[in-house]
Amino acid sequence: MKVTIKDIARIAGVSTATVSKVMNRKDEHISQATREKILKIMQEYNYIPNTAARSLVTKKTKTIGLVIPDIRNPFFPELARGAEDKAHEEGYNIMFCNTDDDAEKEEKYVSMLIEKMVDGIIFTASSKRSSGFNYLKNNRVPIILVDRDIDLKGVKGKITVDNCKGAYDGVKHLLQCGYKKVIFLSGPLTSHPSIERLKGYKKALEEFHVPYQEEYIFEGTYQRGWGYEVIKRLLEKEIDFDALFCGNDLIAIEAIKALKQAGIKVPQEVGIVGFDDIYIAPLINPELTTIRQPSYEMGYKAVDMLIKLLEKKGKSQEKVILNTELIIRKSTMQK
Amino acid sequence: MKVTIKDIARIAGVSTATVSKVMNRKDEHISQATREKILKIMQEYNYIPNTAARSLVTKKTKTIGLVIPDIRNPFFPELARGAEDKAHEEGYNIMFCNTDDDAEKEEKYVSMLIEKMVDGIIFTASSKRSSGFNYLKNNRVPIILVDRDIDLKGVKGKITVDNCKGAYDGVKHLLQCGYKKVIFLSGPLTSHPSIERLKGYKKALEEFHVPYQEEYIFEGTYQRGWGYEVIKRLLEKEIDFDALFCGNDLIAIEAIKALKQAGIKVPQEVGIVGFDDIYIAPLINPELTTIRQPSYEMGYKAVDMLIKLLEKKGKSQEKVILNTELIIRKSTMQK
DNA sequence: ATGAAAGCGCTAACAT
DNA sequence: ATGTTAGCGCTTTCAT
Repeated sequence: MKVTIKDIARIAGVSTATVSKVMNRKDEHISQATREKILKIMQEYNYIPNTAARSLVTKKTKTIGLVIPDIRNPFFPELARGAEDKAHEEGYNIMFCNTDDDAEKEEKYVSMLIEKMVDGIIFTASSKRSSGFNYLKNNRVPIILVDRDIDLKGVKGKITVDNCKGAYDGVKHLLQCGYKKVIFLSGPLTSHPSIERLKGYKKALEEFHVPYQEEYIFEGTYQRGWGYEVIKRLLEKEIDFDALFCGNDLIAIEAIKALKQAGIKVPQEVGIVGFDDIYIAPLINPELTTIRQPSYEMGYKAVDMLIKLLEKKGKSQEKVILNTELIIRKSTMQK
Repeated sequence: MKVTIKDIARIAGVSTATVSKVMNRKDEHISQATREKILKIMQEYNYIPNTAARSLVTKKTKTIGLVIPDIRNPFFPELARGAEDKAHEEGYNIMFCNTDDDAEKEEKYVSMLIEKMVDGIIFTASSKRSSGFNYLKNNRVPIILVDRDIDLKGVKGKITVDNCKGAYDGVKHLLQCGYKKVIFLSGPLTSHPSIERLKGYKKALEEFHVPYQEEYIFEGTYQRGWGYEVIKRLLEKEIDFDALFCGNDLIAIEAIKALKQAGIKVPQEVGIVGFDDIYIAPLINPELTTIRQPSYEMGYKAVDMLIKLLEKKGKSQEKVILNTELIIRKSTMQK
């Protein structure tokens, strides 16, 4: 039989209110003797409070929703772990959902989470959304956006990275090395980070008086295989380039593979800069020069921000922009 | 204001019981007219049922706990995604926790999940546990073990892989290629899969009449960096070997890096077989020969098994052993 | 075909 | 310092 607060109260010879007070540490006015007695009995009977009952009255569940495109994209496990670590520190749990950047799934999952009464949501939203969400109409579940800086109802904070600066740093590095013809293997240009990176790319070009050429921009996906395929196509079409600035490290790694197969030397003939600095970046050959994103930190800070909001009842629309960092390794060289 | 079942009932001019029935599709005895009216009003007012209230009475939450060592280990995002996909198919959500294979954290997180009244738990348990869990005393939360085959109270099913056979296949392949001195760079030998793999390693050796040497077994961790370090040490000590069978692909990839730095050629001088077949395995140079584990499928099947158990109220202690597959690529060669 | 009412396990005024 | 009590929003028997 499941033991409830009533059982504990009965056994201890006190009221349920008293038990409730000691278990929630609202027990300044409870005598040490009763407190100890109750605690002891709770232990002894292995009492586990029923969260559903509690949530029903408090309207809090101590759980946070994490809505991301795909946990298999190596950027997100780091973020998820950061989020989970902070959540557990504060006594929260994390529920996670994969949307594949599909607006319909986003809609469905966010509403599922609201039904489950999560206290808040950490959301990496695709930018493709038609407009507002229906499910936000009657709801006040705070949302913290991570990675994507878009406008959405219910958003109470944003954690992003300066994608423009990151890209600028990467392309500038390429140009400083002496590479001249830099192709941008971008992620989907519907997503905010990619758009910002394109800006950074252009800015660096401008600064070095290199004319911007539309034909050097390739809009891709973060699907596996794209980086490899696009290089194959570039090579077939005999497009002339000597450097690649990539939308993420996976694209960069695939590009390196395709280039190697074609007998083209990295970094001697083509310099490559990735984005993210995933754990594998220093392990491949050549070690990948890339723009590091603080992905763990983004998850951690997002949860931190959310919980502060929840517990301080703050209403401020905070916006935090974290720094990227150029990590120079071996896929680029001074020419 | 939040709209509740009472509001809907009042507006529709029916009782809450009727509303409850139609929303739970227990409405065989409800007239089409009322059903439609209620549905329409629910829509119109954007009614979201309160799961806490529902769970309080039904004792079900439609959420599943996922307890894994570390989502950053590339084996787990696949598994997690498989689990999540199946869960969503069936209308469940997933709560996830990272234990770092620490028995204390496992204990804490599992009990948190039970408090939150998850309907069941998918658990990759470390083998280091003292014995039973306290929190299982008064609880009937079914647990499905994945990846690790150990004995634990409350376990209602297991999904594993034939690690012995997997290792056997890998080592046999190495031996067939003509490699003679195969070092096993194992994961922690406290964990069940590693123990099984050691068995498979020995079996293959025996079959090829290669004497087993304790000095060829290196027990490591799945922490980043270990594979690299251990090779450095091997090389310093001038230990003689011509093949590596690795506890996972990450170790293999790091080993390749260390070997390359020492000017040792893979696969010409040293043949390497990994384990898992993570997405990066075919992208590195040389492409990694490895033992594929159906990680996505393991997560998917675990949730499938759990939900079947939950909904059919079955009590069977099922055990499913999935197949591994030897994927031959370029880190091994016929000598 | 529909409704009345009890109760799930807990919290939070408010009393005492 | 402790207890009484009224819900929280829903489901579920049992009536009607």
